[in-house]
Amino acid sequence: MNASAKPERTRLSAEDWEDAALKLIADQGVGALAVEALARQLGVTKGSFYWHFRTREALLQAALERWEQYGEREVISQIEAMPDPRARLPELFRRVAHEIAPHRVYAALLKALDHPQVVPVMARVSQRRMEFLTTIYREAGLAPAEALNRARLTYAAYVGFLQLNFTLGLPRISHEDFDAYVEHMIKTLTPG
Amino acid sequence: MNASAKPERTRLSAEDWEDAALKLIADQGVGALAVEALARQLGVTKGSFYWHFRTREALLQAALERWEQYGEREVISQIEAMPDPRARLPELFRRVAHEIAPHRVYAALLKALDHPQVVPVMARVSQRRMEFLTTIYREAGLAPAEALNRARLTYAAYVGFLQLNFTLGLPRISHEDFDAYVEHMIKTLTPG
DNA sequence: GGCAATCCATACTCGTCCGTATGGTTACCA
DNA sequence: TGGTAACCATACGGACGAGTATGGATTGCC
Repeated sequence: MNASAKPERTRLSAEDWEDAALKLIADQGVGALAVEALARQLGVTKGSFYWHFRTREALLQAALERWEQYGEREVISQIEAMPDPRARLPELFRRVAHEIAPHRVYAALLKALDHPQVVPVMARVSQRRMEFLTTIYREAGLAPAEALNRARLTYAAYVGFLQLNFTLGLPRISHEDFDAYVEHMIKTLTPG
Repeated sequence: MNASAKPERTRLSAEDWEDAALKLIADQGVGALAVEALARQLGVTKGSFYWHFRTREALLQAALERWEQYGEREVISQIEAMPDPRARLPELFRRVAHEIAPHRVYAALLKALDHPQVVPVMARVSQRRMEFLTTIYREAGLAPAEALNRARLTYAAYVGFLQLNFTLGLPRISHEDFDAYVEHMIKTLTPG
């Protein structure tokens, strides 16, 4: 009936466990990452898990590194390919606003910043993204110091939006109101 | 040597437990709220706890309600007392930016939005604050729809700042750079 | 077909934490 | 001053999840 009843009788690899872990993290958070729960979901038992990984901590580490490596990449390169620098910011905003799925893991990890293993990963990812934002703002005509601060502000708004929206579910907003909000955000944060 | 070695031989009340719970939540998050850990910290045992509360869940509920009731209140009323509406926004921004202590519980609860008990509390608190922000923006001259969207943007920036800063510790920023960031934020988000 | 490496199941141990049961101690009050 | 209610300690039961031990099943390969 549900997705957990897959009759996949193929054997599992470490990558399968990592993907399943990321899926579970996106759905229920890092705290819900338990090996027996994962095993049930994959249709096997703990015996399988402890062949592929030495410990639960090792799985989390591998899953985080996998996410850091294969996440994003596409958006940044596509935006950088746009010829007009001043058109990049609106495009980036609209794209991020409407493709929420890839951000679910990031939002989940945001709620696990007390966990020692996720902090360095999130620090690196956030740092890279903010540097990317800073570059775009500079190319849009802002002075270095201003570009940096605007990037901080923009990224903070992004992070806060993730928390308030599809974690808290607030503000309860309609689809067209949301589009208006995005346009307001573009108008307010884009220089010129 | 440390604060947990208080020789307070006075007996405890339910409010003492709630305060200690809030302190622990601010320090280590909702997940770290365990009754035996709290009891150790208060210099008693579980026997004391289960006299005051029926369950761990009840303590969390009481602590959350206590926080919702006694938190904030001061800032909002003080800002509302200012005569010039256009001066309220910068003052609010600077005040929030420099009084980080009261926001530690809010930041901790932000990371526990998967917990059923904290969601309604955070929804109410966030909703009230955003309505307050919307009012201020209206009084500062923005049209209703614009004021609402600007409030959303501002509050998202606030929430994101909490996460990125004293949870993730990013961006690693100096004191004067931080002041410049706050001023940039005021200039960007304040109408006129 | 047989052998070895890979993959998985079953059945445990162990530690942690919630909640209960019960008896002891301290404060208040007539 | 004696008694009752408020407060706390100790000891236990039970659930849950991580990790281990060990044997069974499956795959690739000669």
